[in-house]
Amino acid sequence: MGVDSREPDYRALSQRIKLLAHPERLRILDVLRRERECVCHLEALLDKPQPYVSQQLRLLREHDLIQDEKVGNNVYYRLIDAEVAAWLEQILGPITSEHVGIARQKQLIDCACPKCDANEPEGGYAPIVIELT
Amino acid sequence: MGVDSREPDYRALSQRIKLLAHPERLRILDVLRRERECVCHLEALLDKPQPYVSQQLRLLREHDLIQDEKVGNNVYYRLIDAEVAAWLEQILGPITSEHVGIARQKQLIDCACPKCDANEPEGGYAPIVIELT
DNA sequence: ATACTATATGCATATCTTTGCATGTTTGTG
DNA sequence: CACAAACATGCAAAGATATGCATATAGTAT
Repeated sequence: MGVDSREPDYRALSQRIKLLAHPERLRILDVLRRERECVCHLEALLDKPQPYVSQQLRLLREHDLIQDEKVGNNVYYRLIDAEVAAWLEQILGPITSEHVGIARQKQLIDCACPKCDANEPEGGYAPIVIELT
Repeated sequence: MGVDSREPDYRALSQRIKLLAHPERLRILDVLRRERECVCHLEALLDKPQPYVSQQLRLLREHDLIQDEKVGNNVYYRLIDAEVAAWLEQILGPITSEHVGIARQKQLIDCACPKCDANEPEGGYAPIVIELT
């Protein structure tokens, strides 16, 4: 049943690759493969206007690379695509343990989001775990 | 010396990723990571006009992903970028041993290039060997 | 030389992507 | 309810990329 296609679907693959072929999106994905982040943090990280960031997130979300999660007034995103996670691991290297969250990296001192408040769960959020293909 | 940049160069990487983010170029690279092929074969494989194929090859060549090699009237291309070879391995999977060259795949019966003639060296051309990063 | 074959190049047009910005929606708060 | 904060959406202008096609070049053979 189905086509005996041992040929890769170059069209579909190249469509997905295009999502990484953009400096800001690649950067966003590099962050979101490590831990979930809210839009306000990504906005600070990229140093771009908020609608700009939301648009890139929309694109990634509409292609099911990332998933949103509303927490009160904030929205957290995380990577959910295992294949893309594996691509990122090859392209950007493995996730280092010395990684420091955006809030500490960029000194978001006056950020009121739960992650910057004491609202963050003890020991931080559960790490993102994706089975690599 | 130099910047202590543990940050990946997202701009440069995304530029390189763009080269794969195109169905015909991805297909070309998938062939050229296996064995060297002449333009006439790639033209037959993609079923696109020759200038179209040459233009994609030029782009890949100008970014040093592939290298040309003139043999008489024909030009052979092969993949020479190890990092991209590793990406392709992750994205398209490992190179299978059941691979059949384009000439046999597409029945290029009237192709006069050396590879289709008996001019091909005994046992075929040496396989392309690239050290994966 | 002449003509032929394989491939490359240049350029115009069409098409998709990116980016900026105004406005909309949702949730929380007084 | 009114208002503020965080984020999403829609749309248009600018920019980049893709494609088609005419023509150029470089080897080969006659």
